[in-house]
Amino acid sequence: MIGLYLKGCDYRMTNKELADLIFPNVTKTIEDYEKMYPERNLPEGAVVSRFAPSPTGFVHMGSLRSAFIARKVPKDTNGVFFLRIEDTDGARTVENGIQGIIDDLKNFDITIDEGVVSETEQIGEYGPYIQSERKEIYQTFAKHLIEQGMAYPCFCTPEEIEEIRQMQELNKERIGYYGSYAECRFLTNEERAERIKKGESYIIRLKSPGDFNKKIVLNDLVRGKIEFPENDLDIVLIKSDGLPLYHFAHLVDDHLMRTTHVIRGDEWISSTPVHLQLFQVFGFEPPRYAHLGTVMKVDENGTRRKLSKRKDPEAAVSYYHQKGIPVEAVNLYLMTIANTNFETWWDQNQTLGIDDFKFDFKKMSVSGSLFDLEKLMNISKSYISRLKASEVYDRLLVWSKEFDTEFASILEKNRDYAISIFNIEREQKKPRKDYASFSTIKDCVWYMFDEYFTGDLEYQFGKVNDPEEIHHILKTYIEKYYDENDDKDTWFSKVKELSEELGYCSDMKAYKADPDTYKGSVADVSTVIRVGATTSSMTPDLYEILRLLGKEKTKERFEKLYR
RNA sequence: GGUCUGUUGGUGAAGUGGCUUAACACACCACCCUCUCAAGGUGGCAUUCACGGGUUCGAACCCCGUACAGACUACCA
Repeated sequence: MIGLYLKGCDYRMTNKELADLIFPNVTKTIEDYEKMYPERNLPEGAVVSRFAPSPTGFVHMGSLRSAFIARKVPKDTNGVFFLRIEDTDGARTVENGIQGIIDDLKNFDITIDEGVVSETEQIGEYGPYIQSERKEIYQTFAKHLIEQGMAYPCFCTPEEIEEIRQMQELNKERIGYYGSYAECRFLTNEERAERIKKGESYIIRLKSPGDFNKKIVLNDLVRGKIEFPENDLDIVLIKSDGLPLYHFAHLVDDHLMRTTHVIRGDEWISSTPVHLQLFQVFGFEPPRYAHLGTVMKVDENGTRRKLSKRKDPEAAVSYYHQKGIPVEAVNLYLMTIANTNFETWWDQNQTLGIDDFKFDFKKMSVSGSLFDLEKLMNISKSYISRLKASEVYDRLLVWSKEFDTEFASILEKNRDYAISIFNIEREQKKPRKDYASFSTIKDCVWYMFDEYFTGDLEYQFGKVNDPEEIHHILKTYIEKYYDENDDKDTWFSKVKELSEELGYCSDMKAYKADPDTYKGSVADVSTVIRVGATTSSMTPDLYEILRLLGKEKTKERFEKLYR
C-alpha cells in the first residue's frame, strides 16, 4: 500500500492543492471581495467610468480626449468617474509619474470623484486604485481560477515561446499559445507541483474555453456590432513577478470597482474578445465598451500616423498649459471632436457651456481623425475674445506667474493700464480676435510697456521713408494737432487736417481713384504716427493706443525718432 | 501570415435609399469695408463621396470583390 502511494498511482493532486501551493498566502476568496465592494447604489442610467493610464508622467492628447469623455458621461448621468493607475509594468513607470498625470488632469479641469488624488492619497470606497497595491486581489482571483481548473502554471521560457512562434510562422499557422501548442496545459498537477517545488520560474495562464471557429459579438457603443472569432489563446493572467497582465487586471478591477462603461482607445478593440471571455469565465456581467478612434497626425512624408508622445510636442497635454491656451478652449475643442454635432449646437447656444450639452456615443466619429491644431487655436482665439478685459488680465497674470515672471511683475505694477490695453476693441458684439493664447499676448502689446519698448526701429515706414518728412509729420502732429482730450471723431478729423496741410489726401476713395496727384494718403500719415509711437506697423485702434500712451510719452517717443 | 477596423474637398466632418446640383466649421483665394493689423461682409474652393462590379425606377448611403491605411497578434499598457 505504502509503495503504491509513493509511486503516486493512487493519488491525484487536486486543483485546490495546486492552487494552495502556488498561492499559499492568499486566504481570502473572491466572495470576500464581492462583499467588500458591493454594487454601487446609483440612480438609474448612471454611468461609472474611469481613466486608467500608466504612470508615464504625462497625459497625451489622445488620452486626454478619452479622459474627457470618460469624465463627461458620468457627469451627464450623475455617475462616478475615477482615476486608476495601471502600474503593473515596472518598465513603464516613471518617477513622479502619478503626479504628472494628476497635474495634467487638474490643469484641464478634469476632476475625479474617486481614485488617486496625489502620489500618496486616494479617495473612494472601491480602492486601492493603484494596481501594484492590489496584488493580493488579483492573486485571489487567479487562485480561484486554478481551483476551478480554468487556469494553470506555465513553465515555458521566452525562448520556447519564440520557437513555437517561428514554427507557426513556418507552417503558416495562427500565431500564439493555444490548443496543442499550449504545452503546459497538458501537464499533470503532480508535474506542475514538482517543477514549482524545484524553483522553476512560471506564469499563470488562462485555460481558454474558447473555440476559434465560433463567433462572439461585441456591441460597441460607438461602432455597433462587431463579430470576432472566440479567443482560444491561453493568455497570461499573472506574470512571474506575481503582478497581473492588463487583461486580467481589467477584469478584476472593473468588475470590483463596478465600472459600467469602459471608454478607451481603439487599439484595445482586438483584445476585447479576451476580456469578454474573462468576464464569462467568472460569470460576471461585462461592462459596456466604447472604443474611440485614434487621434492621428500627418507625418513629414504625408502619411497619417498615431500622434506620438515622443515625436510630437503638441501631443503632450502640458504643451497647452505652457502655451497658455485656456482650458475651456481645449475642452471646447475636445467636445467638438468628440461629438460632431457639438459645434453647431454651441454656435446656436453661445450662452450655454459644455455641461449643458449631452454627450452621445452615436454622434462620435468612428474613424481616427487628424488632430487639428489650427482649429484649436481658432477656438482659443474666439474664446479669449469673449472674455472681459479684467478676466484676460487675471488669467494672463496667473499664466505669467508660472511662465514669464518678468511680465507678471510688470502686469502687477500696471494693473489698470494693462486692463485698458486688453480692453481695446473688446467687450463689443464683434470683439477683436488677436490673442490666440496667453503666451502670445506679450507679442501683441509689448510696445505699450516701457520695459519692453526699445525705440529700435526695424520697420521702414512703408510709403513714407524720408527721415526729414517723417520728422516733419510727427513734429507737426504732436505740436499742432494732437490733443489728448479729443474724442475719437475729432481725433481722426485732425489727422485728416494734418494730412491735407502736408499734401496728403484725406479721403481714401479719392486717393484710390487718383493716387498720383498726392504725396500719399491719410493712411500713410497714420502709419507714420503709428510706427512713430510704437515702432510697430500693426497695432489695434490708433486712437486708443495714443490715448493710453498719453501725450507726454508719445512726444518722448517721437522725439527719439527726430534725432 | 491571421483577426478586426476604417476610407466623403487642404483639415474636422454632416449625411444611413429619393428633401444632396453633398450641410456646417477651420484653412486657403478673391473682392468689399477700412488709418495699419485683427475682426466683419460677399463670393470661390468635392460635377462627386478610394476603386470595380451588383441590387434598385433611383445609391455617398444596401451587397460582393479589390486597393490603401490603421490597430492588435508580448511575462507592455
